[in-house]
Amino acid sequence: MDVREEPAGLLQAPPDVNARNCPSRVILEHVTSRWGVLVLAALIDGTLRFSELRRTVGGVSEKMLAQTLQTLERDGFVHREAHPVIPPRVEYSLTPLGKEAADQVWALARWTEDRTGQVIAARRTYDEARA
Amino acid sequence: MDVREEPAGLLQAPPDVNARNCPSRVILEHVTSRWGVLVLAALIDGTLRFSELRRTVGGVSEKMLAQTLQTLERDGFVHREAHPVIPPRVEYSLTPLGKEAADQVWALARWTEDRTGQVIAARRTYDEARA
DNA sequence: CAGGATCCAGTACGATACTG
DNA sequence: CAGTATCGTACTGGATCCTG
Repeated sequence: MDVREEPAGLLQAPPDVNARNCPSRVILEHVTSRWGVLVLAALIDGTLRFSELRRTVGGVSEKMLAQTLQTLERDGFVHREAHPVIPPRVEYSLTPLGKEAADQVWALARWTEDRTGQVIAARRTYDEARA
Repeated sequence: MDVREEPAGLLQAPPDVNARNCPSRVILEHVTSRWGVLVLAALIDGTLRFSELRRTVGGVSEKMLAQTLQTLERDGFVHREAHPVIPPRVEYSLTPLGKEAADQVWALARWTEDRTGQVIAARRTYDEARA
């Protein structure tokens, strides 16, 4: 028996191929994806334009940024506002739902940073043990 | 100016290629990886054997489970205990560090499940808007 | 400026077969 | 049982070029 209330679908995957069609897993993968995490974190402070995001989230290509933003917008995490001016001006911000996700993801990111030293040390121990 | 204290390294990536060598990002990717999340969540309840994990985390292949466990063990999140008996018996559990990570990841997973309906609805709205 | 389209390399992943 | 080894594929993600 499981004391914890099972999410019924997240851990116990459907019988089909790769469980990719389990809705909650897919959403979780969007939120925890490589760039999804960083984009959400970057938008916590407020609205940012495409190029600002690109500078804030270092290392992201245009393609992946656009793709990540579309996914997050479609899932209802990010609000996109395009101003019909020339040159184009598009602003991205978090929806209330996105803010909730971003807060959690950001907490995890901060936690990870704080423990980086511990993890590095653990790795050295691990590596030395089998050298 | 940024009100929030910057993690200095997580968002602002190093100038080199793809920022993959930023230590905290790599760790974050391990923890938030597709199977990493689910393995951590599965171990919250306590110790599990390899085959038990394979059944608990539905859809994971032997290869990916072994690989994920090794990564998490090396990072110091998972403790591996091999009993020298025949047939082999290997038990996996969370370290204190891993428990902290698992709790956060699990909270995020639960949150995602709770909001799945909202996200599906957002997607419909989004899709209909451009149909 | 904000992105779409295209091409291509690397890798993540799964299926299968095999071992101590 | 608990993996490792090998293989083949599908997808990720970056570089580059192009457009309104």
